[in-house]
Amino acid sequence: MEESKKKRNRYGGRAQGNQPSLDGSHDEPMPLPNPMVGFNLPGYLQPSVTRILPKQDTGPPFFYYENVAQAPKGVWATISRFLYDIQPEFVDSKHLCATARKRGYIHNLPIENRSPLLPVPPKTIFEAFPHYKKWWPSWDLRTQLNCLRTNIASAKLTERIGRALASSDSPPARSVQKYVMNECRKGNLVWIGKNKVAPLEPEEMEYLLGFPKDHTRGLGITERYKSLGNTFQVDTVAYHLSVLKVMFPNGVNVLSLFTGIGGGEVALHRLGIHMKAVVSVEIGKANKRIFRGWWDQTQTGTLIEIDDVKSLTDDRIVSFVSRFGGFDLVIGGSPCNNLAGCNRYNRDGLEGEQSALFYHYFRILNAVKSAMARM
DNA sequence: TGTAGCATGAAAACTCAT
DNA sequence: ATGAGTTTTCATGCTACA
Repeated sequence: MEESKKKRNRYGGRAQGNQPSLDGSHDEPMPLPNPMVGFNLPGYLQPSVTRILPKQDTGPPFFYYENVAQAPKGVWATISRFLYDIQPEFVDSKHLCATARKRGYIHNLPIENRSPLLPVPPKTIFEAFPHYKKWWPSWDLRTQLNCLRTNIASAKLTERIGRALASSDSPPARSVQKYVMNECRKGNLVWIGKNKVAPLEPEEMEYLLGFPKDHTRGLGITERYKSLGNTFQVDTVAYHLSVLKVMFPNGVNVLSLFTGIGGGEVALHRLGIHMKAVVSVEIGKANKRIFRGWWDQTQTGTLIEIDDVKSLTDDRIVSFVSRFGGFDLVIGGSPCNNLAGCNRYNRDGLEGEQSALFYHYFRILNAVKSAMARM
């Protein structure tokens, strides 16, 4: 990590620098792009970015890091500083599917010749779920859903909405419309009957996020929502990972940190990239059960499961590197709990209890790099 | 001991006007 | 540039209950 003191072109020289921070901190401004389309997207005639990474950062291994885009001020500047000053790629999944998911990705993958997963997913609510047209009021102008989260709206709230509409004219007064639309947007509610709204089903979330049907089936419904709220949007991640296919025709060895329900692995699988071995670190019992179930049904490679990033010591990393001949991809999104805007209580930034595990991602990635450098 | 229901704002970006 | 209003957000902690 000392080597990073060499002055580099921070953020690839494309930082659209805005106002300097006035609070005396050294935080670099890290404005989110608008539209949030990353370096390039399929079907978008955007100014396609070219970037040249310093040789020591190009790998092997390739790495891929993910977290929420709308983190507290300074967080992304810090993450970027630790991950070799590489500019984050901010992408909102609404440009690839019917639901928003604003995320930042830092990786050292090539960004040319990417290809999207096929079939291309529907981009609007009605294309994804045509049957919702029946009860959708004309004054609800949403065409896409907001971010799928770990909690859903309560039955009490949907009842309140129903009562407000039932005791209103048709169409309802502007004030009622405003109240209803506000709650519908907050809770990602859809119209399932006359004056009746409801949250999405877990199965619908699986579909929007690019997972196979019933991927999370077998858990309690609360656990399903939690796991789905925390995962990757598969089409978005697969678009970035697609460049690996021609580079590794015989398959890849993957170190998967914070695996969750296996969004990264599902993306690789749907791309047709064989996984020779996956070392998966995931602490949640429910997530592990889902991922192991999917792996056993779809994969032939070796799966090694580890409970906690803290127990993945540098010694064990050395031994895995020697056993598998190195890792081709280190992938993971570290916990967002203390970064996410929804958190009322402990949104205390990158040093928060869970989000500080980012530093283990950094430690483990560096241990892999140095072990592979000695191969 | 585990699961589900429920209540609990604020930070930061965005829009749009001046 | 500045500012007011609007929109969005990978959630946590408590309680009831099996």
